[in-house]
Amino acid sequence: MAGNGGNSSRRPTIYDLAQIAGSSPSAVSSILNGTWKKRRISSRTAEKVMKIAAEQGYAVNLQASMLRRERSHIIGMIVPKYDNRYFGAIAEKFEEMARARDLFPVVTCTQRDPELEFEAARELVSYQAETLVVTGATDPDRIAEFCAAAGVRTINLDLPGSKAPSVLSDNFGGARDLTRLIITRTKQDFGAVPPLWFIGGRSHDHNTMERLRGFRIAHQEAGLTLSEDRILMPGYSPDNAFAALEGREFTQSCGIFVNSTISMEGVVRWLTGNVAMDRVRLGCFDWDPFAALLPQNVGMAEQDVPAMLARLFQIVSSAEGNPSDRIELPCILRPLSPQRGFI
Amino acid sequence: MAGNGGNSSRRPTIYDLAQIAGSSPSAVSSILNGTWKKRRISSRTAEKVMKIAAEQGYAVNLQASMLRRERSHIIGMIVPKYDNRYFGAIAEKFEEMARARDLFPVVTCTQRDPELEFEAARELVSYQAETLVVTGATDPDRIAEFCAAAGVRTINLDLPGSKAPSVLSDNFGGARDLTRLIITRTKQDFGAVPPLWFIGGRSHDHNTMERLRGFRIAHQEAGLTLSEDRILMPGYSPDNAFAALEGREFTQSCGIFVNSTISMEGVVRWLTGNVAMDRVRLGCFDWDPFAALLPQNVGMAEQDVPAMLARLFQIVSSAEGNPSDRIELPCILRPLSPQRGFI
DNA sequence: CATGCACGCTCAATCGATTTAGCAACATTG
DNA sequence: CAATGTTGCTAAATCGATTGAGCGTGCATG
Repeated sequence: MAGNGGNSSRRPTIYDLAQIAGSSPSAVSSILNGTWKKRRISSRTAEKVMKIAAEQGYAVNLQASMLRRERSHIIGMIVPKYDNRYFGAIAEKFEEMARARDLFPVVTCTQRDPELEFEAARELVSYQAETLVVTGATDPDRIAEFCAAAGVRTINLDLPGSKAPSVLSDNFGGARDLTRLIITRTKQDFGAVPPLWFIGGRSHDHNTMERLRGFRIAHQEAGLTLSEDRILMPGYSPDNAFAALEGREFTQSCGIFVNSTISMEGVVRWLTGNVAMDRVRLGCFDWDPFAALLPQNVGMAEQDVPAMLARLFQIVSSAEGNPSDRIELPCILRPLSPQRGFI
Repeated sequence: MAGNGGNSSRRPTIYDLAQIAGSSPSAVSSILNGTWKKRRISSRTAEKVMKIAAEQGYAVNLQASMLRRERSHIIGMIVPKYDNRYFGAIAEKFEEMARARDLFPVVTCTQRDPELEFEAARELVSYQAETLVVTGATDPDRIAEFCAAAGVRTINLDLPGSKAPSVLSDNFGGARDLTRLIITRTKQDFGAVPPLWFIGGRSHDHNTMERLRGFRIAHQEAGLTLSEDRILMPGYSPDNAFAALEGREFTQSCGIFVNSTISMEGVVRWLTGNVAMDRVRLGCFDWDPFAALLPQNVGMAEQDVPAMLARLFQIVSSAEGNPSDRIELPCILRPLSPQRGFI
């Protein structure tokens, strides 16, 4: 039966509780924040106050508490989107691990908009976040610089920057392995292997460039010359991938490297209406359980989110992370067999 | 070139800026929060202070600001998971719409854990959130009661409660329509239609009950007797759905109503190893673009997230929402054709 | 009986920004 | 020249919780 007993609708403060308990605000404060034994408050008083606090529906005002204390325990994260499993897993795991360390996670989604990324970072700094994790940001260095001036630590995740330590996937290795797999399967199923298509991502994006590098190397290894006009980097949205494919002809059997599940949506939508499906083999960077069931999908490169966040929190906990640190973690290649049965 | 010019590493405050500018903290405060014209500060002073603030990398301390002001502009949301498109879309749209209304959204993910749901709510109240949106909570009324005592408005989303206005889908109608579709397609493809399976969700969960009601009605309409042992409600995780199916035999052609995409993952994983796939037709509550490509999938009931959030923010903006309000919005039925080609 | 100490508490300053009240200087008006 | 108004600012209280310093009481000890 929580309730403030019919008096004002304002939230009760320690002063209200002190008055009701016939005690002092400082006693009430220490009782409610657990330091009362250290301050030699009797358990009789403590119990009385805690009972009253519960009756009044008291909840500490963290605004006031944090203003006075030196630490906020807030750890912020900006994340581009929640529309795929990769970022969903990052956000979820981040919150879980932050809580496990008695930190208060605040995650905010910035829609891949550079301005919003910066504004959100500024907001989190104003909120007294002690650490800011910058995930997949367009311009992480701008944010790192601003945060450094404000005395807030930043760590880059997914996309690296040069002004704060970065934790990311081995995009090169993951893409190379995935490309190898696509080539092998295409050869296996069709005999001949024309150069693969590369679809999705942005040409100034570090991860896209690294994946493209892995893609090239795997072509070289296989003795294939890749054709530059099959490299399409229109951004990450399904619509962009779809649009980039409009008007193209897939006349022969071929393999496609899809750079993110979100681009995959557009690719599949386009292919659905345009190509004989049995003449295509796909591989996709990032993991999605349903995308894995597409029979044309020969494999996915899953980024190791738990490992990435484990490293991230190692940096958070440790004294220092060097701005030049760049930690790359291997991807998990998930080959998919055509016999998986759900066709 | 933000930076505090080599002096202490502490964040600069309005007092620091005032000292540098040879002005007073109150002038600095009003200049930085935009009320300076009203307070008749000269533009000469204002420009000087703003220049210094930029140089020093000043960012307002919202903890202090909000403590003093009456309003925090924070709107909190708790959400169970980020592992599916439905909740991902909710979180994303919520943040977008909150920002458009000059509110500061704080979303936190509670893993379908009732204790965590309550703790997160308590934390958001302590953060002085003015409104709390309780999404898909196990026990929304407990949270609503606590928040009411603390003077914080709550609105339920997705799962209804009795102590705060609720915005949700017409789960009954959506499930009825989806069941009709599954029955039709099963009949069309196989001739005979045995009672459908119902898989996923929790038996005490309002939405699951409503969907089951729609499921029953559609059976009645079609003159089918449904069999209770085909109703499996082991929760929402893929593993639970998988486990619930273990040991069962799907001897004849059949249709399956899957209660959420997340359960769908488990169902599909199980079916993949166990049943002749061409003897199954599925329908799934909630939308997922890749799940939509499964050839056995005859349709999905998409919840209308933009409409739900539009209604939600209507309540947020309006003076009052009645605790007994329960707004149900129609789902969008997305029938899928077997000719969609991606087989 | 004076001294010391443990106990159980209270006082008051403090965190950083906001805001009401008001002051000093100057200009304008009657 | 006095009264009044305008301009451009400052002083100080305030939001709610925290915390170092300190106070009064009771009991044990020498």
